Amino acid sequence: MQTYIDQLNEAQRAPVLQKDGPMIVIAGAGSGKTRVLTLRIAYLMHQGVDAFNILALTFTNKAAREMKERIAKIVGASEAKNLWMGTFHSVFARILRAEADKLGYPSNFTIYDAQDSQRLISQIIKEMQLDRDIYKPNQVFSRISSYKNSLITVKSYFNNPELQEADAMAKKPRIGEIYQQYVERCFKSGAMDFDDLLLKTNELLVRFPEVLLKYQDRFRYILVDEYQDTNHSQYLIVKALSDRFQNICVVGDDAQSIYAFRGANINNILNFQKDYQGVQMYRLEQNYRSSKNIVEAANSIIDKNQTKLDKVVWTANADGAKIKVHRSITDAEEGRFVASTIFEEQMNKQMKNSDFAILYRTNAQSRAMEDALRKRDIPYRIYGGLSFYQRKEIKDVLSYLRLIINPKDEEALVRVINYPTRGIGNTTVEKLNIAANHYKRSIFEVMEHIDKIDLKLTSGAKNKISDFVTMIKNFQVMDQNQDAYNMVDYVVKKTGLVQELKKDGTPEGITRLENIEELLNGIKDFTEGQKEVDGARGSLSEFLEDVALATDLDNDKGDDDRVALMTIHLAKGLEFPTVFCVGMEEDLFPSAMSMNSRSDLEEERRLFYVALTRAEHQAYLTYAQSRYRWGKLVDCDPSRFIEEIDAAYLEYLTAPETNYRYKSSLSSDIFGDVDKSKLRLSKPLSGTPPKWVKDNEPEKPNHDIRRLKELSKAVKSSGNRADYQGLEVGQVIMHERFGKGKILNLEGAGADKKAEIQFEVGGIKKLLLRFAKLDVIS
DNA sequence: GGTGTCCGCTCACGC
DNA sequence: AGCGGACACC
Repeated sequence: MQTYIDQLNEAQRAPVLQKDGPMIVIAGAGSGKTRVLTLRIAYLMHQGVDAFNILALTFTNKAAREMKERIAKIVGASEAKNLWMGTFHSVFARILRAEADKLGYPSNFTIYDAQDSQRLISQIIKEMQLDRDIYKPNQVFSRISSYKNSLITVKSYFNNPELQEADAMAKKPRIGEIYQQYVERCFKSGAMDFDDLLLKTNELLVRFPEVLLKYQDRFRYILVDEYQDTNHSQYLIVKALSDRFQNICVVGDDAQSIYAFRGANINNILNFQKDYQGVQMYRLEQNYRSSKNIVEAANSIIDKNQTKLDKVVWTANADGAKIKVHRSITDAEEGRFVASTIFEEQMNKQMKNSDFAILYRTNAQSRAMEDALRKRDIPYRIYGGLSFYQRKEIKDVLSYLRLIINPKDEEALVRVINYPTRGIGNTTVEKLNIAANHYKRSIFEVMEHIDKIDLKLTSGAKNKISDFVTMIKNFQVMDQNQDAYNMVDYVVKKTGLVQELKKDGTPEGITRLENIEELLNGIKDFTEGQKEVDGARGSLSEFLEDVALATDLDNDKGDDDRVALMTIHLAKGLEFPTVFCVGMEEDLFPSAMSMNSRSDLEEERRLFYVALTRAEHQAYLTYAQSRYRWGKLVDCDPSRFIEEIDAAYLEYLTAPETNYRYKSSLSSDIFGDVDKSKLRLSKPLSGTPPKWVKDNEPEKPNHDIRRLKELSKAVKSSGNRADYQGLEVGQVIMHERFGKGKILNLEGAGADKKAEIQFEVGGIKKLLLRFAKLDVIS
């Protein structure tokens, strides 16, 4: 144990050694936060804390699994096994299953994914005969989701005139009714959506004090990772559970708070010290991951944000290469650049595919990258996006499985009742639905008793219905003693799913068949794995629980050598030797929707900070001048975030300011002739670590950083920065990178206005003024 | 009741 | 560009 502790730096050691009481660890990017969490848990156990009394909430199941493995190596596998570790959603789903009866739910409740929720909301909107253009299902869904995350139940919604007024003002006065319907239908289906897992946990803890007491007593030591991304609902759960013993340790980085859109509240971390008495605050500021260049470039970005905690991330690592910036004409060309760079780097530096990550703002951007990688035969893996489990054929299989476990699950039922077609069409389902509502039973229950109810169905239809019921019931019997693999293997054949795809014969059909095979392989792995777990037998319901809350990342074994493609959000917590941040364009990143408010823009900036700090040795920022969006070719401007990085840390592979038509005349001579050292604003920070400040003492200003800030401010907003529309021929200007020059000519208008400038060094260049940062000297 | 075709929407990030 | 839903036709 001691050897592990000795390996920590001073800042890391302190939170590991403090056993009791509330504490917050502000952990900069790459500062060894996981190590601290891991060792803190191991050390708690070493000091005699029972593993059963420790709860650790992580951001992904994968993170939990890895942490558990590392702890197992220190304290032994048999002890580590008893730790409660996982995401909020998976941990509390488990607790909710145990306590479900108290809330009137079956313990085998289904977990609806976003797709299920949206389909249901869509259905409700249709039934209420509302205009789908006004009540857009996904908008309504996100509204309902945000209510739930703020613990606004249907009841409190209707008690709150302000909320109702807000929705009425947005021309959606009937949101409340949809919300009510939605909640009732979920309940009737024995289903919880993702937000319910947190909302219902809160309900459980508030309504049943003895349950709260039980879990408070059980979880005497609570640790929360990525605390900056908790929402109100999660905040309250943590608060309630830790209230009795106050042994709460939260870890996070306000600079990496990027989940506001799903209700994350950055104030949870900013205000933690006010929530508990005698909070100890620790800061991890030494970055072990990235080169100095990357760390300092990242600092220069996050510096632009107003809302943040005091923190100075520094590194003792080598300077490393500059961040390379590349412009291309189209998104396809951007893809080609990335693919060929990966190819070359592999050749030159003996790098593996898995040393590279391509990060983007939106999933839709993956296509151009995929195409280019495929042409170069570079193996890659896409994370997220339309995940494997969301594909149609997989959801079909899963829906059968869900129906076996929970026959009340109506989203599953409606999906598979007539697929493959078995003569139970819309009309029949409609009749069943009406009867179900009338008798206040589930559709499946009505189907079970179809002989005793007169629904004016033909005898043929009745037979088909009872055949279907019999089939599902047979599956249920089989599920009592078969493992998930045998079940699914049987189900896909018996239901006719496989035959359906086989007879299809199209390439798509074959792919779908392969996907089902892939699913079966996955289930095989799962059941084998589960059989080694205490008290598990690899059953269907265990498998479904796993699937419902799995992320794409969780299933990555990381054993194959592929380039990783993912959104920046998914990349949080990961690191790669080389990172490509693609699509660095206005309206894309920062997203067009973020430009209306400072706080949204600051979140985008944090996102960019996250992206850049994933890189260990080399980062690339690439952008295209045009790209396909919504099937249309649109023009793009470079992202403001590129300019926000201190130019000292950048290396332009292509001339940024020029229109590409001039590329041929400029690209070759533009770099060699500029003395960059003269243009630097200030030398980069030395490797001296800033002083570590203890406890709650206010951070002393760091002089180096402050000087740098002031300097850069002085130069950048020197008061001479002319609005480029006001420039005149003959003026002498200073350009950030090219130095002093004289305006020879002006042409174009508005955003396309260009200046021809004679530079003292580097000759005549034509610059697009929109991009060129010019300070007027005289 | 099943099947084919056209239309219109969406691409913000995810447990 | 690609998908799901609506509608028309078999």
